[in-house]
Amino acid sequence: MSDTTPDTAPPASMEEFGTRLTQVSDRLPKRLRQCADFVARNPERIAVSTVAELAEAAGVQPSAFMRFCQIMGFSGFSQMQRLFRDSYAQRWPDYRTRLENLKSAGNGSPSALLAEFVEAGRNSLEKLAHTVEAGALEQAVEVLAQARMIHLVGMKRAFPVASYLSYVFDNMDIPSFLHDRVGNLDHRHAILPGDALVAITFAPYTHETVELATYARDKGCALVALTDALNSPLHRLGATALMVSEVDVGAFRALSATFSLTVALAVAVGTRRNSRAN
Amino acid sequence: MSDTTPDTAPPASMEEFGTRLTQVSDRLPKRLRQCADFVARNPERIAVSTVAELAEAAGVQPSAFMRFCQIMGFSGFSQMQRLFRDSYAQRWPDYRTRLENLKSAGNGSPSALLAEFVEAGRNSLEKLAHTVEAGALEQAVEVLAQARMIHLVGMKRAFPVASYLSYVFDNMDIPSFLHDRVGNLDHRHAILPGDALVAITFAPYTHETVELATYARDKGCALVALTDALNSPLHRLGATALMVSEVDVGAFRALSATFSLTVALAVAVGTRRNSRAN
DNA sequence: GCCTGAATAGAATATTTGTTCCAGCATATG
DNA sequence: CATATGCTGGAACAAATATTCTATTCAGGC
Repeated sequence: MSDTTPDTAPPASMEEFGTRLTQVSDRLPKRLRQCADFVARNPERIAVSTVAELAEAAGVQPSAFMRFCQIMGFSGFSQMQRLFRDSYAQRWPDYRTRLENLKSAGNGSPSALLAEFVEAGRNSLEKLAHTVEAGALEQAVEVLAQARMIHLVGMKRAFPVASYLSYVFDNMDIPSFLHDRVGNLDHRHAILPGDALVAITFAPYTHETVELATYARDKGCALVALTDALNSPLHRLGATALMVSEVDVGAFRALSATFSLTVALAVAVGTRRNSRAN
Repeated sequence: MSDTTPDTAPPASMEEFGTRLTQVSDRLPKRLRQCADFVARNPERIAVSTVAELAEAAGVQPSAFMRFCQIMGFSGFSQMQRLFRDSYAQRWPDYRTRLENLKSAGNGSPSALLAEFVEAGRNSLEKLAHTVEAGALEQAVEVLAQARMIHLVGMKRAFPVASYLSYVFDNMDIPSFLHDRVGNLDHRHAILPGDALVAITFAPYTHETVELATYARDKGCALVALTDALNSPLHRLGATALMVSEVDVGAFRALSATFSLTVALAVAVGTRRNSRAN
């Protein structure tokens, strides 16, 4: 075993990290123990702080913190930080290589394609847990629970989402109105004060959806948006926005995460409305 | 106003950031717009990545990303990152334990429900990879690739799936016919020999869907089924069946896995048809 | 109370990372 | 078509940050 070989391999996951932490933290000198305690208490800060900041917060010198990292099995602080950063948003989609993979590996084999979309779905779901803020979700539920009637609008790729919401609301005896533009009919005059509108649109944003949302806003209706990015036009309208961005495979996106969010929203609204009714 | 004074004060919160982003993102040159779009879609990465990483992921040069930061009102990337790091630290506390805690607590909060459905979605996707047979998928793709026209039928919970397929096929210039029963009109006579029908139904199976599938079978059409169990009535009709069962949360099921399968199927069909056409 | 080993603090160094600058290129304008 | 304006890419520079080194302190054994 050469000089540079570490005693143990570095933890590869948060679980391993936790295991190792409990293992070593008993036989640790004073300062190193301070580090261990601090990290155990504030794991969230590792990803976004510098050694100097963490050392000060833990009440030790930067060099002590470095030693702690090495005792944990890492080569240094940077390696340890990488673990924490990666675990924050596990395996980001690398669009460029993903696209290449799709072209080379996905030479037309449907199973390979399915595997891609399954993985994209899992990544999207993981991301969903990070991007949806509890506060916004809570507010959306409250708004929809109080609405006299819930209007739904979504075109193109968003239409399945709108129609699904319509289905679930219907099953829960919640009054809803799906603006599906059948026959190119415009039912905007059904939107009355006291109602709420759920507008669903993803980039490139459908003009009709945004337009209807604007109308509803002007009518004094509450607005809930299901959209995919911070710069969605629905944000400008002051909507309570829930963000869900799907990981794409090539030029295509599934709706896996969107539907998880959608059903959660619907069920939460239904539960709250029913508990109010009694 | 001196040279170093920025045009506007830097955004002090995520809300302000979003507002400013929508304000500027309309009149932005190509590369800067790439930055804006990327940031809008992946805000969670800002806190834990370097400019170089973000720039590469967005497909621009680091210097372009810097210019974007300045246009957003920050002095540079570091200042912008600080905003995201701070908001990250606030959100983290419930991150690691969010899934387990909220689920076990079952306190009925919307976030808890979302966590449940996220978990259910992940499990469904995992199952999907095992339950869908490569042979059946391959056959389904082949059948649909050869069809003159693809008919789609799905009611109630399955309707979003059918309408989504319709959307994707349309985008790929594949002739398709969504049997949506608008106006209670029955378009079964549009189903002609040489066509194929994709029938989507889950337990309890919708009678109309099965009925239409039977009609199409009798007409000599190929049948592809998206269903949830071996004993689905569509199996009896000799359909090429793709099975996807969603994990349920209480009495409710999302459609996460179903949509991954659906888009994979659609893209595979589209790819094959187009390669034939050339 | 001195000696020996580990532990520590602080400074010095190396590396990474952010930031700026400028020349070339594209695009709009008269 | 010529000019001016602004955008872009890449490299050079500056700042920050991680990492290492060494003198000093501390704790325990003889």
